[in-house]
Parts: sequence; structure tokens; C-alpha cells
Amino acid sequence: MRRSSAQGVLYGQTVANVAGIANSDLECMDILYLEGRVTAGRLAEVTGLTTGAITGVVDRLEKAGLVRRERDENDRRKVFIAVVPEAAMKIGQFYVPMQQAMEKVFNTYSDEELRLLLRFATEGYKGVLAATEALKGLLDTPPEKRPDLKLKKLRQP
Amino acid sequence: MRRSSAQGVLYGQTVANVAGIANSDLECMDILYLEGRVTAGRLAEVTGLTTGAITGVVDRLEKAGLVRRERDENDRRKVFIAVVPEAAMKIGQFYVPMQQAMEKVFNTYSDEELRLLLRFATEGYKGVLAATEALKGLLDTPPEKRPDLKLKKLRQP
DNA sequence: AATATATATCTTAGTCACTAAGAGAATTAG
DNA sequence: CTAATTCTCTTAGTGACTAAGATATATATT
Repeated sequence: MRRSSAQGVLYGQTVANVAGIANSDLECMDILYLEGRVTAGRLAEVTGLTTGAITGVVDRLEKAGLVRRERDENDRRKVFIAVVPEAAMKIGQFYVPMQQAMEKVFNTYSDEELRLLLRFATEGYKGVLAATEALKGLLDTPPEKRPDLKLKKLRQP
Repeated sequence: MRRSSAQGVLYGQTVANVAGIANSDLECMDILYLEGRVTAGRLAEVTGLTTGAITGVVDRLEKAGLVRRERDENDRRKVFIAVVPEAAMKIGQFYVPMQQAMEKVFNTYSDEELRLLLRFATEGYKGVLAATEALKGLLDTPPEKRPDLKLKKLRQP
């Protein structure tokens, strides 16, 4: 799974490269695609970038015509970022090979097996979130007070 | 799964941050951990960075005492990069929360279910590799000659 | 053996995304 | 109605990255 993840990152890098946008720009497009219309601040949160960096990201994406800035009329400090669907499609094209490849894989499983995989995906995500929280906790603990955690050796493949 | 992947990337960013090394430095450590002793060129291949960038990565990692350069005696152009296990352990510590979280998830599955998950992980990885190849093929085809690929709309969660 | 070509890493100059700190504008609290 | 807070943007400076070419070793050709 770690290998898949790493390869997936590479895939994204290639797409960003071809689309002529920066890596984190594409990451933001991904978030916008998953979450819909979000504020600049939320993008900063989710990506782990500073708000200053996000300004740059959105500037570039807007210039490329991929997103639009929309001021919130209720709270005029906020800036919503919304994808421009037609333009975003052009980038989406590059994910077709990935979708097709994964579809092929998924097609080899029965409905019941797919349900298991879905459960695992959901629980796994919760696990990763929990791990992130635990990591933060670990970092707030001064090193000498940390429980002596042992890293398990993984078997070499 | 995409969410897990994105969150996993964030996790790695945090670890790199705390460990005081750059993101791609950590990525290289990961590869070294998975593949063992590899050449600088291989690192470039796997990470998608230029060889020049890898020189920088290895310089930083070596200065931090995390890896060692070892010249291949059979082919003295090659430089093997090898992790220094003791030093790498300190970074490994930060992955303990992730390991524990995932172990907790895996513990909720029977052996048979785990076999299914393993099969999926393996096939999924092959799928991602295949997708990468397909993407390269797509890029070698001039845009007007590309088959009209339709991106499937994913259901919003 | 000598020259040419290929392979592997490193060097250099320049670019661009990122951070930190703080400014500006709008909102909420006292 | 001033003060504190929230949200985005601006600015200056940093550092990892690329492209192109240098260096060193290995392999192929005549």
C-alpha cells in the first residue's frame, strides 16, 4: 500500500507537470473536486500550507482559468474558491488511465468483496486520521517524556 | 482511498518537518527503507527528480547522518546510498502512531479477509503501475489523436 | 591500443514555490 | 464604539528544484 501511495504521488506529479501547474496546485484542485467550494483558509488547513502560499496557489489556478474566487456575501472577509468545471475537465482527462486501471482491478471482485474493501477504505481513513492526531500528541510531548515506542520491522519483500 | 492517500502525504510532511529534513529527503529514506541499498540514479528514477536534485538530497541526508555514500568497487561511477540504521530509527519513531493505528484496523479482520486485502493491495499496486504506463502513452500521443476519454463523475460523499 | 561513445554522478546558475511576519479589511465582543 | 478576533493578502527572504554541462569511469569500435 505504501508503494501504491508513492506511485500515486508520482502519477500526480506527472499530471501536474503536463497540465503546466505546480504540484500543490493540483492537490488543491483535488481537494476542490472532493469537497466542492471551499474557502482559502480551509485549503490552507487541508494542505498544510500557510495562507500566504494558498494565495499564490489560487492566483496561479485563477490565471489558468481553473478556479474562480468568489467573495462570501455574508462574511466579506472570506473568499470561496470554486472550480470552473469545463476547464477542470481538461485536467480530469489525465486521470482516466488511473480510473480505468482501478476499475479493471475492482471488476475482479464480487459485490461482497467490494463491500469489504469499502469498509477497509473507510476504516483505514479513520485510522490515518487517528494516526495524525496521535502524531500531534507525540510532538506536544517533550522527547524525554515520550513512551518508548518501538517501531516494528517490516519484512523485506 | 484518495483521502487516505492525501492524509498520508500530510502525515509524511509533518514527520519531515519535525525531523528537520525536506519532504523529498524523507521520501528517499522511505525508498531506501523499502528497497535497501540503492544507487543515486535509481533514487532519481523512483522519485522522479533529476540526478542533480538527488545529489542535494543525499548531501543533506548524509550531513544529517541518516545515510552513507558507498562507491561501488566494481563500477566506480556508481554511488550506493545506504541508510545508517541507528540514525534512521529516530525518524522511524514518528511512524509508530501510523503503524499502531493501522494495526488496530487490521486486527478487526479475519485471516481470510486479510488475504483478500493483501491481494487487493498487490493488484492495486500493479494497477497504479499500469496507469502510469498508460499515462505516459497518452502523453506521447498528440492531443488531437487521443481517444476521447470520458472521466467518470464520482459520487460526492 | 587508442579513440569514441556511453553511463553515472556532481556542479553551477537561475527559477519558483514556500515560510514568517505583518498589513489591511471585515466581523464579533466588551 | 473601541478593542480584539478572524480571514486573506503582501512582502522579503530562503531553499529545493531544473537544465545544461563538467567530470570521471566504463564499454565499444577501429
